[in-house]
Amino acid sequence: MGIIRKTESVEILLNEFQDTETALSTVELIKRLGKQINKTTIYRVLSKLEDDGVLHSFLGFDGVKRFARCKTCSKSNHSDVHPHFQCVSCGKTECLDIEVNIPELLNREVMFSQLLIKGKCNLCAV
Amino acid sequence: MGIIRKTESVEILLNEFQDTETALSTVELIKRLGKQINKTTIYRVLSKLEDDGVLHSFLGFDGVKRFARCKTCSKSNHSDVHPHFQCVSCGKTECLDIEVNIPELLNREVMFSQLLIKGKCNLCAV
DNA sequence: CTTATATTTGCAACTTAGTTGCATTAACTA
DNA sequence: TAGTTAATGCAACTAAGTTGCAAATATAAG
Ligand SMILES: [Mn+2]
Ligand SMILES: [Mn+2]
Ligand SMILES: [Zn+2]
Ligand SMILES: [Zn+2]
Repeated sequence: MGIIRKTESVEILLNEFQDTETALSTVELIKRLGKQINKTTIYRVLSKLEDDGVLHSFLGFDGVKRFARCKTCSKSNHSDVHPHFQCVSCGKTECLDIEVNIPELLNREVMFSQLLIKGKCNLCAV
Repeated sequence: MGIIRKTESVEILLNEFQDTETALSTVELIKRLGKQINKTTIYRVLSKLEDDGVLHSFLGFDGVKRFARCKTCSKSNHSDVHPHFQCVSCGKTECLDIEVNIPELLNREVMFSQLLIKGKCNLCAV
């Protein structure tokens, strides 16, 4: 079930994802917006934005959910599948605009895959 | 800090990983062994076995930690990096003996990567 | 502009994976 | 066999995420 009304919470949250390919964790958003929006609402709005194809989500190495803007998705067509990169130094997590081809697996039906890369981002690498 | 003494808990847990490439979640192991071994001990022994290079771990799509036997690792050399497959029907999670090459990322230093594939396993596929 | 209705929100209480401190027990060594 | 130290069990805790419900608010009709 997606978003029906353009509330303040929705606008504040959408704003956080403007002009960035960076993924934001729920923990981060609650820390940042917890005084303006209740954490339950934050979880609910994020989940609705994901249903609508506005955001996509994945789990970081710490098991915490992260959200990032979708580029080419809609409510009916969620096709935003790409690797994610998490920096061990600054913690920044980014979407990567690259294709990774998954090899065929005999006897198995592949439905979805996620690649998570750990390392040092462009700012933190030596 | 790895394992120093061969206790009953260690043997029971090691036994669960015999003769299988299947990964077992902490939740599964606690459900299965919770009457013989305290859950705290289960977590602690698993972590030590990982330090020793006997097991390796990763997070499933549900965010729950899973462990599986290492093939070629030791305390000093943890080189067991491979994709994992999680079945949406039966929940079974397996290590995949395939190589996936990660493309170079300019300006970034790649330290580690994990590929998690969701689908239907050989038994559950049509 | 006012009202009716359905959606959204905040709050408190809850669930669950995982961790910690500490006293007790058990494995190994001498 | 006794002493040392690692390992265990227990209870209490942490933290991410969820749920039920009453109060608030966006939206559309009148
Ligand atoms: Mn992304
Ligand atoms: Mn594996
Ligand atoms: Zn960085
Ligand atoms: Zn299966």
